[in-house]
Amino acid sequence: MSITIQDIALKAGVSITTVSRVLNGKIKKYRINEKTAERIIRTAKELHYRPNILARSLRLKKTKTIGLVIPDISNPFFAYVTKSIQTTAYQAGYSLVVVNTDENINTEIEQIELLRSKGVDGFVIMPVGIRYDHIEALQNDHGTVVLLDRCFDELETHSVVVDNHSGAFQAVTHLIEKGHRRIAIIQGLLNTYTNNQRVKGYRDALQRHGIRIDEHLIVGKDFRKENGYIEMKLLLNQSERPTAIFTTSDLITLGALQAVYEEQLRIPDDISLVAFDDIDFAPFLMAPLTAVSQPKELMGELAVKLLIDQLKSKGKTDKKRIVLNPHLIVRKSVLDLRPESLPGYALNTDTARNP
Amino acid sequence: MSITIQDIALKAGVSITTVSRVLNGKIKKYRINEKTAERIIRTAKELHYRPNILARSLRLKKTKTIGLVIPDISNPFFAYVTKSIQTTAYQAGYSLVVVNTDENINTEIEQIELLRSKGVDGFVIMPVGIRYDHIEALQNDHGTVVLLDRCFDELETHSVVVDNHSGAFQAVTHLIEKGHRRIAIIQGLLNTYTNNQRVKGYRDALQRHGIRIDEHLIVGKDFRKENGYIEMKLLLNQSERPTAIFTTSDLITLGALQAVYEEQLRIPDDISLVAFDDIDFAPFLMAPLTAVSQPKELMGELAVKLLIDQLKSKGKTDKKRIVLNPHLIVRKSVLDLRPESLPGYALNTDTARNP
DNA sequence: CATTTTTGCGCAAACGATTGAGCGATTCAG
DNA sequence: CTGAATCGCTCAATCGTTTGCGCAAAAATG
Repeated sequence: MSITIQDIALKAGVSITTVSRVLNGKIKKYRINEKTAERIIRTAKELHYRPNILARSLRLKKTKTIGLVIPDISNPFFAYVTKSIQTTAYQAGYSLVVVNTDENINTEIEQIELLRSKGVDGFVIMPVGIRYDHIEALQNDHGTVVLLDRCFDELETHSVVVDNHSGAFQAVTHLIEKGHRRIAIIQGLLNTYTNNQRVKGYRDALQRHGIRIDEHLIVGKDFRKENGYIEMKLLLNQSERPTAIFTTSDLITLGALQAVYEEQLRIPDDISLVAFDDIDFAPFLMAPLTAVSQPKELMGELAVKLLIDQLKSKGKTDKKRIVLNPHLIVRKSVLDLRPESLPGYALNTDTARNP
Repeated sequence: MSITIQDIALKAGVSITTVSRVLNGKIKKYRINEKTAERIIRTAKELHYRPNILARSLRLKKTKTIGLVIPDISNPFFAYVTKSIQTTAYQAGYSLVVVNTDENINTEIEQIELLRSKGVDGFVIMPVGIRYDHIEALQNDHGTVVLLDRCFDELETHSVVVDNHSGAFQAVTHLIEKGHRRIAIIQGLLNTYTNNQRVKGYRDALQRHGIRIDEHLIVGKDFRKENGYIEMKLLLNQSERPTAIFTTSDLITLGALQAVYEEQLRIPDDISLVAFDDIDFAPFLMAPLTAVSQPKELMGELAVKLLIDQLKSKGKTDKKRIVLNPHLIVRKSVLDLRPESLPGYALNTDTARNP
């Protein structure tokens, strides 16, 4: 049986009240005799006392625990964010209950319900994004929430996001500046904040440069690897193949790469690629990957800090949306199609070069 | 204020005892009138009752929670394992409190202490590995533990590991078969189970082929990226550079790759590489990576199942060690140095080829 | 010496759930 | 119609903490 405050009280010859007070450092506040305090602390150590956090949490109505809702821990982007969340939370004295939703809205709803039952003090949620009523309900019931990576325009919550529009805009603009005109986008989960913004960034970049938007070049339906693979396969087998592809997440990129190499094509010679999400191995890929990098660690850290601020101020603070800037890292996965970059081919402009 | 069993009792005009029983499905066992039961269930729904798991756990002395101790969630290998653990646990009705130790033994000790305070029912631990007294103590205090990925020969625990020796042996044997003789290993954290086994696999493979072991070719000290980078830098600048490197974890590989390309060298032409841990992007690297693949998902799943079995049988089962087999995936990061593979260079054997 | 102040500590309620024991009311047997 | 069995439910203790209130003894004050 584990040691309780009671055991200490007995052994030290005081009441459990006094023990509790001493162990909580309320010695001055409750004017406990120094010697008594010392004796209690000693006995606690002797017995290897370990407070029962369940009991404490029940009494105090707080658990010093944050519920973290993630779509997919195995995705490197989320893994990094998670690590930074874990670290920041731990430093602030909070621990983490982690749940995985697999981008499934029903799982998300269930899991949030579970976390509420567990009495977590607050939530950091990277929502699936296609519905938000459960999150709204959570907030209305005094749940303290910070949305991360994805948020809802219709819903006022604390949130930390990246300027996806800007990231996509930068990526596509880069392609255009390198002379690409037929640019496809493999998008992620439809009707989500992140995806909408990225697609909009794509559209706006094209429009800005007066390029007609071809709806057949906007493909894809979720953030999984398989989506990247299938859509890339189809794109590569189109009669008029695009010269460049913009993939909107790291797993999509992974699937897309598989398709490209299966088709015996080379990046960037046969097809150019820009990805959203910079991955560790990006510089070492066959074609070092030009990618939009997000401040992963910062995102996690900010989310936790925002949550804890809120927890301390009892949720009375105004809902803030923090928008961070992604930036494009140019490597070598984009072919330069401009005439001036092709010595001896001064008039060759729009078509993909055959190596 | 959140709804309690009390509120339901009041509204339904019964005692909290009855409510509890109905809500726990003990209707028959305690002979509760069908209509009463129905009324209670209805009221519970109306009020959106959500059980307070803290209170329940306090009373029942179990939390339906597993503590997961990981060295580094952002490491893809651990991320995959974590995901599979999370999924398996959730299916079995358990949730996960996740802590990260950053490969720091003191953090590990602290965090395990915290998890004990939180009353988790069991532990899945991927220990740092340089000490095990705290884990032994945990077990002796009736803590239910499964060690994962790394274990201790001196300590009898349930554990799920990979045959690291075999993996390393396969990797190094492959190098030898391709004609390599000067093979270096960049090892991970010293005096840990995983590392010892991998280094031993390396040594045994060399010995088996009658190759003298050069202690200067056994370098490195931990599993981080920086270690891979630094050691690779040094190896590449040795007067008599090795022809092949065996990196013993994915982050080491990442750092090593950085060093190689910084030195303007190419894999496999200038240096060959075999890695422990297969990563998603391995096939798409400049030199598609020959690597030892571990059954990540299986490891996580087995660990949880083993833990839950134990939980059910109240820890009376014999301590099992499950050893899984890794396998080598041959890609293109190893140069074939054998004479017959070098048409026109029949006598060129041991030295690195200059491209 | 009588009163007030200070010191040092304990009582008991609360947090929300579970559960063995018990207790009236109804039903049944004889 | 009486005693036993069954039904349907409640009482109250318990899990381990925290904390407002209060109380006795010691010390300080006049």
